[in-house]
Amino acid sequence: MPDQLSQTFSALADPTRRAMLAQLSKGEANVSDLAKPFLKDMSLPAITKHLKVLEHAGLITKSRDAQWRPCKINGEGLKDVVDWMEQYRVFWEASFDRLEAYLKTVVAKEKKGKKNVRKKTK
Amino acid sequence: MPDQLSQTFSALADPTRRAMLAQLSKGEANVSDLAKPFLKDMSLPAITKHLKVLEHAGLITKSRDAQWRPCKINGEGLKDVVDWMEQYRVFWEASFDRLEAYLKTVVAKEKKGKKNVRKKTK
DNA sequence: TCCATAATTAACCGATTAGTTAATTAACTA
DNA sequence: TAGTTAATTAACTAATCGGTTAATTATGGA
Repeated sequence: MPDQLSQTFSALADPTRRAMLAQLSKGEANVSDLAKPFLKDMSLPAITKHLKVLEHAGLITKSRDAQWRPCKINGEGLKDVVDWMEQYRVFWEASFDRLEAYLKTVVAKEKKGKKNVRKKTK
Repeated sequence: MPDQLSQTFSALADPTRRAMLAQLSKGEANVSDLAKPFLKDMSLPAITKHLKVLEHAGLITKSRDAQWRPCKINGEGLKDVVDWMEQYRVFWEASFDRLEAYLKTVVAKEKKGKKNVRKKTK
């Protein structure tokens, strides 16, 4: 996988790595802090590897503080994704519209009581 | 990879599949239409597999028309991604800000140089 | 200096992925 | 009915991925 964007998407295609990002979204954390929620499920070297994937994808940066490695989230990698998404805005916004239309029918239903009258959702 | 979002990100982590989505963003297309740009690089069964990945990820839908299989883009899959991205908005917007700050320095330099005065574009 | 802690590296393994070729299914057409 | 086109399925392979255990590096403290 040569290109940067593929690496980024690939890094995000794993729930463990997304959970790590979620934790980092609340602030910097060392490797062992990040590891803590997962150590029942996997070893520390597995964590190291996941973090390396995130780092190479440009989604986090790692620095040094004595024997600790504080990690922080890196907006650049995420920006690459939203930039790519932008060209499909018309499609995912159409989905929002369908959701909106659906919610409208739900509200209509509630107003009518149990009559169950609804507009067609297109 | 059990969860839907992982499948979606994974499907997007391939340049061939992203190119197929790009083509589909310009309108419906059959499998052989979609295959055309790639047949120098890979076989038709490989295309079939890529499309199956996109379909299972909820990024496209396939229908039937005689022996053809018209495919179209499906906004739902993309919406899952933008929904997930939303929680990191503060981070990728910070990246936009850094870009903006950088552009400001470029503009400032130009002003100093050739008196190329311009308003910022946003 | 010796030990504990934080993290990484090395070597390995099974499952999945991305591709192949060959065969097959399904629909139209002469 | 026989042939052609569109697409999929089957069976296989090489490379990558996500994990393991054991060993190693690097830093701080008693």
